[in-house]
Amino acid sequence: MKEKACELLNTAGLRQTAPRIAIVRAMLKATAPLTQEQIAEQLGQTAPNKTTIYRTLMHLVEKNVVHEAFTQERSQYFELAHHCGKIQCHPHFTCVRCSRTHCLTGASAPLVELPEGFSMQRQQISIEGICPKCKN
Amino acid sequence: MKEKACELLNTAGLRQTAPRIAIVRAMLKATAPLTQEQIAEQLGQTAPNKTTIYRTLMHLVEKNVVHEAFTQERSQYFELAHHCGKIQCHPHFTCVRCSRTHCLTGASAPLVELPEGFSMQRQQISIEGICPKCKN
DNA sequence: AAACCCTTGCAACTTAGTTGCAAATTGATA
DNA sequence: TATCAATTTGCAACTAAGTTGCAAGGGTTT
Repeated sequence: MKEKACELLNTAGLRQTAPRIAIVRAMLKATAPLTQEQIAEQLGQTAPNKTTIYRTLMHLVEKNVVHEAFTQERSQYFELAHHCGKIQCHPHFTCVRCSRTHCLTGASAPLVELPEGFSMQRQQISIEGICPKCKN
Repeated sequence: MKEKACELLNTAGLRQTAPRIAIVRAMLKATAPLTQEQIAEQLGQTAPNKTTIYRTLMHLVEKNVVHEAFTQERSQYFELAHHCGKIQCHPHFTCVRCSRTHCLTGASAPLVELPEGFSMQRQQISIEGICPKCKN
């Protein structure tokens, strides 16, 4: 059996090239959504060019392998979609002190009841506050 | 009684200057969060310089008169905070077709139950889907 | 009226994302 | 396996939106 990263690329119908495998691996390793730059950092020396990261992400989003988790301070955060419900993923918690983001995979939230005529494709919850580490 | 805009600036302890009053008026008139640029557009010829809009918003955010509703496509959207709960405002709905945003002031949502050790300062819900106008 | 502080606008800068284009790589085919 | 077409990559240049520095302007207080 091929490794997970290849598998994901495969099901998305994308060629398995070195840069793409690296990018997907980085996202698999992550415990919270990443920005394009964070992906690059994570990969260090061997990171593909930022254009490649950008375009790979766009492809993966298009194929629903990845989705944009949220946007903050003018940068977009991406995460793999494989553990998410079609409409709603888990809530994201960002600490206002250390500004680290946590995926609240345990917490569940009901979908908002929309007014007549609206239909929902996606619901996202973002929470700001103080994380346990920064408590005191 | 002074007009609402002046009143808001006053309670925030900010001088009532022409640019500021214009900005707050624009936000009072709005039915959905606005970007800095949208505020400028709204005010047309008489709009203050974008730096002024920026700094006025920062002041207002600091004083909790305005808050950032969400960030999308690298631009920030602001709205007056005067009808919002301290922690949670109404959910925001953005149509994927016309990309207009609606404030779902009617819809209410419970606060997410956080894991032990986390404390919440703010919760925001953003929804994507099709609005009634774009339905067909 | 003088001194002070706040506010404004301009211009320059930053950041993160995005696009155009030519070179390199891949996979399919002969 | 050599060749070819199509896809993918990297570089460099560009864009959009926000942000900062600085000097000029205006109001408030003494």
